[in-house]
Amino acid sequence: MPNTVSQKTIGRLSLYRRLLQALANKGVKYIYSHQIAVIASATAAQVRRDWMAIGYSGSPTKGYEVAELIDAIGKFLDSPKEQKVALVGIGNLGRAILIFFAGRRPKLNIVAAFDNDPYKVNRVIHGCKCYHIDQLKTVSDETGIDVGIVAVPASEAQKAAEKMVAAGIKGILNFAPTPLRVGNNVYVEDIDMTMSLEKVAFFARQGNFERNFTSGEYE
Amino acid sequence: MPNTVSQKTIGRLSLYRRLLQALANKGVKYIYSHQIAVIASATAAQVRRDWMAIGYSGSPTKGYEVAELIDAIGKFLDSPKEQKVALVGIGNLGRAILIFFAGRRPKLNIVAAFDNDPYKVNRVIHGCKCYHIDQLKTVSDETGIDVGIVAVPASEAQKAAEKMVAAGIKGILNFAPTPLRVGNNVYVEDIDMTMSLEKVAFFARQGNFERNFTSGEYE
DNA sequence: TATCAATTGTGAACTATATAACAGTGTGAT
DNA sequence: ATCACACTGTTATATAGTTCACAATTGATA
Repeated sequence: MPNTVSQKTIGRLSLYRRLLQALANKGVKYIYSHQIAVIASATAAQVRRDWMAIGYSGSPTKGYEVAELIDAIGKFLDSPKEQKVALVGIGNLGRAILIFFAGRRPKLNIVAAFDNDPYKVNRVIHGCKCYHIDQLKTVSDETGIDVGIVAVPASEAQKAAEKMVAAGIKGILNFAPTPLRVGNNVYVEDIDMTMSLEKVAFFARQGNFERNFTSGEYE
Repeated sequence: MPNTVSQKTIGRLSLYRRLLQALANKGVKYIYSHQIAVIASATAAQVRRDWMAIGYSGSPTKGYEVAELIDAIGKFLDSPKEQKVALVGIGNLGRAILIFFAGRRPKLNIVAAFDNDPYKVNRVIHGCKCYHIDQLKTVSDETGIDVGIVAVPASEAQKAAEKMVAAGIKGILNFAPTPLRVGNNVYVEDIDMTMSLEKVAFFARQGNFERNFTSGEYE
């Protein structure tokens, strides 16, 4: 495994950055690990470990400098150049995703959407041009798309993923309720809402779960 | 921790069931652990371990009986009575969620939607009655809601969660891009699309990740 | 300047989860 | 009837991730 920073840490870094950005906007300059832990629902130790992973140090008396920290996370997480995203599937969910992500990250934008429904092709939805799925490779070659989002029904998902791989896409965010089988040079992250809801329903019946806001360290 | 079955296993059981149901519909009667492993992107050993967790046994020669297995998962995962779900936030994402879940699980349905926008209240959207958020406790007491879905902007999410907890909801599926702080008798599952997309974008740049379709056991 | 209090950075311990290894089992072929 | 095979069930081992615990650090205070 070439990269030494854990997958979970990568996810949390994204979260921390968002929370820190909100704090910075409120004028907060410094923050301690236990403070960010509270708002991120983590523990202070975990926060410090995550900073360690990206090699950022704070001061024992002042804590961490918020602006610098945001910057350090950006240097670690973000691509130096813009990364372009393609959405496949312009149904209800696809459109909601399109709107949700619009303008959320400056260097990570959905630049094109694809569907197999001819009625959706060649329109512009929420500022995003729509193409037929068969144009994926062409458009991708032209614009340099790195990441794909699958928002098609389960029955279409594998086909969509294969077209993405053929178009040279190296990372897929999969909303379809089925696993994708792709080569292991392509990273897939699944968002399986059905699974998540069933999990919630299950644990809602179980009672108690030791989720720690009261980080052991700070009572 | 009262329950002995791992959180990850619970999630996979939900997935297995869906995949098995699809197989059953195609007329498949028996299946081996390595077969389900392939379609679930897992390993055969993991599948057997997951079955073990719910105490279901197969035959060394015939494998697992699909219909029985679906049944066994249901007995373990599902509530004996219907579990009702409330959706809070009827924006783009909320509506997409409503449509997505409609009829997906027989005993797990979104029975009411809530928003603070007076224009959305008292309408019926996709077969689901809409109420003002302040009616959450009343409606919940009347109908017996167990699970909540948060689909509001980050700025509103904590408030929405607190109202859910006050209404006696014990499990929350959170789509808002911010952690929720609730007591530890309430289970929260986060679906953080921004985090997931950033993770994909990050790993898309990294190359190779040892994802195993080639389960070690079956070359 | 010396002491104090709060926090950091990090090795070590722990917990959760996944993989491997293999004895046990049931069926079909001989 | 016995054997060989392909699988299961489960224990043992390995890996990933989290928390603990404490020495080191630094600014504030007397």
